[in-house]
Amino acid sequence: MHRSSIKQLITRLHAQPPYAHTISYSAPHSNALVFSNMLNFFHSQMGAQNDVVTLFAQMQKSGLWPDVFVYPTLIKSVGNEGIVLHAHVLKLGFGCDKYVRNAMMDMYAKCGPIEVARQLFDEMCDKTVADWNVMVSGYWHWGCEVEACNLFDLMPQRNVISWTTMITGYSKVKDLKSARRYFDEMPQKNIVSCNAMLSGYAQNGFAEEAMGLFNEMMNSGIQPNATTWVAVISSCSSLGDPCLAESLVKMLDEKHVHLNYFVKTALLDMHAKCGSLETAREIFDELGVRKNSVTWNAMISGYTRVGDLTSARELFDRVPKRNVVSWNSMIAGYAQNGQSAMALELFQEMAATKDFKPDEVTMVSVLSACGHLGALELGNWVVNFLTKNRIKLSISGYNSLIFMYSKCGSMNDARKVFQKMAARDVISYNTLITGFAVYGHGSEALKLMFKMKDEGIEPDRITYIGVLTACSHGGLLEAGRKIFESIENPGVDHYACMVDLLGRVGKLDEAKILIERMPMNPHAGVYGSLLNACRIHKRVDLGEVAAEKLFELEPQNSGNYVLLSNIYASRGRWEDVERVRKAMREGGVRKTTGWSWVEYGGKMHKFIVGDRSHARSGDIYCLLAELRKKMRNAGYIADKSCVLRDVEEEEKEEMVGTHSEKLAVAFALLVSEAGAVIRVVKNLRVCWDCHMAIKMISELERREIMVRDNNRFHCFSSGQCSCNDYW
DNA sequence: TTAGGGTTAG
Repeated sequence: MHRSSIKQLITRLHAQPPYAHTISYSAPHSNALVFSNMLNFFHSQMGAQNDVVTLFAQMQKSGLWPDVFVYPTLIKSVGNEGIVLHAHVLKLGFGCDKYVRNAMMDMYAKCGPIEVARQLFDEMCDKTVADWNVMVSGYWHWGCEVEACNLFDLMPQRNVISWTTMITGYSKVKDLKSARRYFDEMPQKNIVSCNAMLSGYAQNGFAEEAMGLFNEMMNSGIQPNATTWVAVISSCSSLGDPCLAESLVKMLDEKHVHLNYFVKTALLDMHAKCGSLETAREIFDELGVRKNSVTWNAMISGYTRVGDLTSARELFDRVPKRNVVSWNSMIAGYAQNGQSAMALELFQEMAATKDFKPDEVTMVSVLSACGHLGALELGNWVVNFLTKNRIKLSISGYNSLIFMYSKCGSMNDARKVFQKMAARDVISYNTLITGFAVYGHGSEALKLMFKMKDEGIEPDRITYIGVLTACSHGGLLEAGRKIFESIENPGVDHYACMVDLLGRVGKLDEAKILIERMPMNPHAGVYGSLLNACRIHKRVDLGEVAAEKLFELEPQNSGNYVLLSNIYASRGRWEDVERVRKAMREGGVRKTTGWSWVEYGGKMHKFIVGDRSHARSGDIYCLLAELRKKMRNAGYIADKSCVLRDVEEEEKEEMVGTHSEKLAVAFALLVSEAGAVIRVVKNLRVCWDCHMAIKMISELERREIMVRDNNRFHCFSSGQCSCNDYW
């Protein structure tokens, strides 16, 4: 089309809103081609959309209208504005140009609606391969697998791009087998198609397959480029193999590979995940001003992975442009390193900033933290937050909900979430099974395992640990035996569970034989189970054998000394008790302090024996005295096992706050003090006095109170404890 | 003209 005719068209457009505001045309006085080339340059080299738009505006100001070659670029860059452009294209008569037409269709295919793309596609009578490819790619983009496949099958001719589109399509839906099928079938491969397959593997956790393909590529003489290296390096990261990391670094060096920004970031992450945090930090520092949020985040999670929360936090506080991932990395860092309270605090800070919307990843960490704290009240608040903020959950999100409810003892809620899920994975089952196991619901756990098999989900290592634990806690000896025998290659943990099961039901000699026949070296868990069984059944001979092994395996674990000492005590062998205690003192082994917490008023209150740091400490001790008096009057006398401290005069401060609040907090302290006994004696019946006190409070309160000690969760309602067997 | 790139979670 000649320039003068374009001028005429545009002049006409002036009179027709809404186009009038877009175009201010005057006589051309500069070279349109120069601008066009610049536009193309900005778009293809820099990916700088804003610059394209600015330049476009500039062109208009200068009175230039871009020629036909610029249209594809423009349409890609301006997104929805492209619809206006589409109108221009048609009015200007460029609709028949095959490149413009293809780009236009691609715009609709990528930005939607896909139906418009299809309409354009169907209207074409001289379709090129590129048109077919754009359409197939568009269908994949919108998750229309069937349509994509049908169209691919109908293609009159295919090129390497058509095949590659299918490979990436299947990779995106995590169907790597189909992706590989297309990869193997394609008549010709190039570096891009290899990279598509390689990245598919890398992004879906098939690191070994990625490494395999990389070796094939190297043997077939295809030269890797930066994209290849990024995929290979990130596969190595997920394998966490330091030797592989070292050989990759060597290879990069030998081949004199230019390390671009992406390769460097991938290398940073690889070093952080393969144990060389110093090297990762060197790369991080070398990047200087070129660091972006991804590099910062990778470094932060590098530190949290090794538990160095101080360095992680120091970086987090310095990130110039935080994004959701920065917050998620730090919150997950706290949650995974036992700092649940800090994780929740940071989450609240994040929610308060309003600049960042917490996403599913954030909530997974937050729910995990609630679970670890046993904070049901807070957990329910989080569930509310999810609905209010319309945060959509995938399987892993629902799994963390199951985890939270299970850890908080709300097995009914955990089950409800599980039932509501449209799709479940092995972790969904494992989380619920483990929950049932902890609470001794053996048959429920077993039922779930059969259900998962029916649904075609294979039980894994964790499933069997869960089910065996459930049998152990539920006293299901025969069922446990059968399951153990059905495990193909039982691991050391499965043996530990079986020893625990046999030991708890009193079959100690059988447990001993099982240990002797183990094909691998037993770890501390195996002997620990045996020692615990010896404590339950007062077996000194076997207990000594187990303890001896444990002192070798974990000399600093005070629990083993205490258990052995208690076995002696149960038989009245006081000299041996003293001998063990002396060995403990001389070995510098210190008892770990007992602690517990309660959730009250949405806050977590943590208590250590003898600790006075709690803000309500004065009240607590006052109330403790009252309780003690009541208990004595009721005929319950606190003995040495249950430390009920005398209240000192100066602690009798004036009461502040409501009575119920004080009761709840006092209750916590009481359990805390019993907690020390629980941990040491491991026989909860000695805490009878505490139990009575707790019952009294919950009766008085006439409401549910939830408490967690180190290992278990208790729910008291009108004086009834949900874990009666526990006490 | 259409295909391939790094970080976070159970």
